[in-house]
Amino acid sequence: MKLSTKGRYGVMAMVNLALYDHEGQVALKQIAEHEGISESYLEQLIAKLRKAGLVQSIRGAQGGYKLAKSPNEISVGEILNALEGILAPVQCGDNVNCCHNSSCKVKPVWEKIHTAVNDVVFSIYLSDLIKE
Amino acid sequence: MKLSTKGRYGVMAMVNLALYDHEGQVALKQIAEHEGISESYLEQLIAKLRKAGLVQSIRGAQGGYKLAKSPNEISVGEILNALEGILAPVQCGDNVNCCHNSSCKVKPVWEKIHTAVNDVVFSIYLSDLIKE
DNA sequence: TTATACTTGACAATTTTAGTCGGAAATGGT
DNA sequence: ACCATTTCCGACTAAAATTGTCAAGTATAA
Repeated sequence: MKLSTKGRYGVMAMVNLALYDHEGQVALKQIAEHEGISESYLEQLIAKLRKAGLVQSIRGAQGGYKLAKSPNEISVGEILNALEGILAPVQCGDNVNCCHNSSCKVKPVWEKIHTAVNDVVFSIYLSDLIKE
Repeated sequence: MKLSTKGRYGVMAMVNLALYDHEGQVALKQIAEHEGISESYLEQLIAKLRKAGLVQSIRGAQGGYKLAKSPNEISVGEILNALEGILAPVQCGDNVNCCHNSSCKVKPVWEKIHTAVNDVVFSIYLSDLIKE
């Protein structure tokens, strides 16, 4: 039940972008330095965020990244989903052995956890995190 | 944010034990067969559950395992904690890089997730899962 | 005393994580 | 036109965690 650095770094980077949103685009190098993350690694992560439509890139010299939407339109849930995939603790039903004799008595537990996590992350927006 | 098989198998095994609680101890082999889990692997998991005081072992021929407490005294949270450790998505503060320039603006997010997950798992007891 | 079952510890294949690296393409400034 | 800067893309890799397997030993009931 741990979050990988993908999700953690991703949210950190997005908060960073939100903080400097008014200044136009920010170079990846800046973010990497600000947050103490490897630039090469962050590249992979931000590529996913771009494909998910959360950030916008400006190529070339003096280029960089900026939020694709307003901070109050980007939830932490979107960020985490883009980087970590579905946040369910167990994906029952695939080829995952989750119910034999216990005949899926446990499935509702995983669903409740999933719902609880989603309720939290999709109700927190970047704008909530950068205020004060 | 996935649960490993440790936690999943552990809860399944405990539900199994709860189902057959009235029949006295159940052999590990039975549980492994019922749930489709490797017996050798389950051995490791149930050892942790025993050390956490959740199951009780009866050695010798016709031996096996049984719940150490009543099903309504054992929560899913206890089981998961015994097998997966703390369920926090991020453990900020260690040597984990979680806040630099974003100066821990994200920390409350991880805490809320942790709280939400705990609220769920510590409010569900084995007795809830085996009824009906 | 023997079969059953728990206990321990070492080992190992596979997958995931957490990056690294090199180069190509785009763009603004000189 | 050139050059420094920066994004973009794909392949590669070391380390760690996961998910087991296996062998040998210990305890106990029948």
